[in-house]
Amino acid sequence: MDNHRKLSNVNNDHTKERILDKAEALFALKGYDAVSVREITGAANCNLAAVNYHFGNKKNLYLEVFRSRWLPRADSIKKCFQESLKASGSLTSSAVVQSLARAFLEGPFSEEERKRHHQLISSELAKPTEAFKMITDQALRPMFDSLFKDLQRVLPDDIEKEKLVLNIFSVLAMVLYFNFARKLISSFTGCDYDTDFKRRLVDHIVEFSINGLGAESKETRI
Amino acid sequence: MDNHRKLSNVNNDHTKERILDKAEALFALKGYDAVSVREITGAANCNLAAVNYHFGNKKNLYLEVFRSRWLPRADSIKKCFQESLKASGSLTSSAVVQSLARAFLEGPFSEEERKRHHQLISSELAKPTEAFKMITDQALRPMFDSLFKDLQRVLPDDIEKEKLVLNIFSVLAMVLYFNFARKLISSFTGCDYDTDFKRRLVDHIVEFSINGLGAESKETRI
DNA sequence: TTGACAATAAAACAATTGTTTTATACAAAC
DNA sequence: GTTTGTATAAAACAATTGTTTTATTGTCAA
Repeated sequence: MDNHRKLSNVNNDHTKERILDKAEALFALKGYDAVSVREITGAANCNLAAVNYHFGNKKNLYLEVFRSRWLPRADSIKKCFQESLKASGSLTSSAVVQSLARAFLEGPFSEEERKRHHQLISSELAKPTEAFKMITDQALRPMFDSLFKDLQRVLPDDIEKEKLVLNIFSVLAMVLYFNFARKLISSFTGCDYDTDFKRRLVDHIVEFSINGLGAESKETRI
Repeated sequence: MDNHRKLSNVNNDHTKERILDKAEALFALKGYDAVSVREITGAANCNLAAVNYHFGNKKNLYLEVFRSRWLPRADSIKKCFQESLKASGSLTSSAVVQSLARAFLEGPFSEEERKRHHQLISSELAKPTEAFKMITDQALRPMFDSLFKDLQRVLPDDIEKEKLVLNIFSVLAMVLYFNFARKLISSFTGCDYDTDFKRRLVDHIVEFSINGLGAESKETRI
């Protein structure tokens, strides 16, 4: 079944790469079920049968998008986070959060690519498919462990494990949500996701993660 | 076209309600495109043509699910929030956050219904359709305004509007994310979303929203 | 009773779906 | 030069899609 492998290396990989590219863009934009194989091959300017030839079937193409595109990018983001943290000099909770938010919001990719990336992961978080396990094992878990290790050094030693886990998810919630619900947030703030706004978002995430609302609250009797 | 209205009131509304119910469950579970009309009418135990007869077409059925099911529930949640806040006696930021988190995580519905509710809104936030505007105008905006008003009284007077907006979205990010990414969070915490865990989640959200990581951080040189 | 109408049912519709088959071009290996 | 195998192409496939059409009920008003 899967014996059509590239043993020769002639004009290889052209259409296969083009398919992966267009497939990723379309899956991210409209979701798995809303995209047809014909739509993909049409966009990739190749024959309909190419998808089944190179990837076996549609579902496998979807998985391959994650395997060969999403995962490497997730790895880049993780590296970007770690280097940014190291570059910041001091290991503090705000440095951790800032590096994280920057890596996700201003990371090493084009705006279009970042959008794709978050659309794809959002779909999987909301309605997990076969790709979910792969993503969790090879990207989310390592990223999480890295965060866990860093924050454990920063936060008090006696902090419960569950509390630390929930803290991490709270930070991640903001980072991912500010990517995930772009339309909503644009609609309510009136801001586009340009460089300037994203920088303000990073600043906000850092401040909120460190101080919450606490620093600025007052009490009022009803 | 839309002239088949119920003028008589015989054995009315049975199948129409059944369709709405199953449609909502299936759309929430699998997403719009992954659900076929036959699947819905099969689950609702009625004829295939019933969907087009009662709702015109599939897309309209989807919109009707939001109109007649989702919106009223969103309204209930909002009321639940407001009453809970009033009942708490004092208007503080932690009371606001706690009432909000409770309304969303432990609100006035069954666990199954709450799950549906969040699945549907998550899909719309990630990939907005025609329903998005309706949801925003009739549910999200009023909820947001209510939060805005409350938090404005609680937080310092000189707080910038954008900052207040982002604060609200940060709290919402947590509340929605802890509903949205259940599978991920279950996978990383090892906890099911039972009563006990949800209470701990509410407590955590309140604490994090008020104090962030700040109350528990220390500094470390790298 | 008759006519009108809402509701359900069964069947057919055209279009689109993912996939398979068959054929063709072209390069490298023997 | 023949063979082998990869890549692309065109056509056909069976299945499923949303929707429409046609028939058949049962109920109310005339």
